[in-house]
Amino acid sequence: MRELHHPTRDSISLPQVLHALSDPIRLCIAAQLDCRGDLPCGTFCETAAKSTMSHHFKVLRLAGVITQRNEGTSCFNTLRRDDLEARFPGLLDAILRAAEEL
Amino acid sequence: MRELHHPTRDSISLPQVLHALSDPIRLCIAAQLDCRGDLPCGTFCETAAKSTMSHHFKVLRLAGVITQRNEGTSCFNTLRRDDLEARFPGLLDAILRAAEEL
DNA sequence: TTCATTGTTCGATAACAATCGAACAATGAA
DNA sequence: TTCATTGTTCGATTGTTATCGAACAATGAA
Repeated sequence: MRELHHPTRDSISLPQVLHALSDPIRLCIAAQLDCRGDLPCGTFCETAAKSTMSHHFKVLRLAGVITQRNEGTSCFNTLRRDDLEARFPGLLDAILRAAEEL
Repeated sequence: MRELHHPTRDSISLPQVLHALSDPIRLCIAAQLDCRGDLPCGTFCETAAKSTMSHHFKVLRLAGVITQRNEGTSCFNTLRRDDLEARFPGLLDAILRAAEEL
């Protein structure tokens, strides 16, 4: 299985993070990871195709919002809280809090 | 001159706000309005065409990030701080603070 | 080995977004 | 009235994004 690329903390870009979280599906993924902890990709597929979800996870990963690690046949996702907090203090919390109001 | 539409405070949508601010030019516009106060559209045109800038201001307005008012031949822009703070507490500040680091 | 599970990748399509120049509209000054 | 200033709108182009289904890959269980 191929290595998954993750941006370093310092190379996380604000516009890219905002763009990643400006999609309702991806915002929902981040919110779920926030309140329920690490989860495999399959947990989220409601109505969208698997390939669609895979795409959204990739966007979040490349933007530096989540890390992904393969475990068996699953792919676990983790919010990069510490990295985001260090790079953009208060940003993730503000967005997740705002996302609750939906 | 046509009436400019502005969304009500309650109808401001988080994904739309994040999308509006995920563009570097629009993020820069918001940052300038934040630190320099209300400014006419013309203040910002660096390299982009007038029509391009006009488009970006419209995106910010329709997302609820700014208000626009015509004064003479100019169009003044104002950050909707209070509305954004009421709807999404801490969000705008966090984004603007993060944007300084560029 | 065979099969089910879980994701990823690929190719296609359709929708959306950024950009530009040209034409237009509104204002205010000469 | 005429002109310069300031923006907006329109149409076109180019590029990006979201979405799907089909094919593929990796793992682990039977």
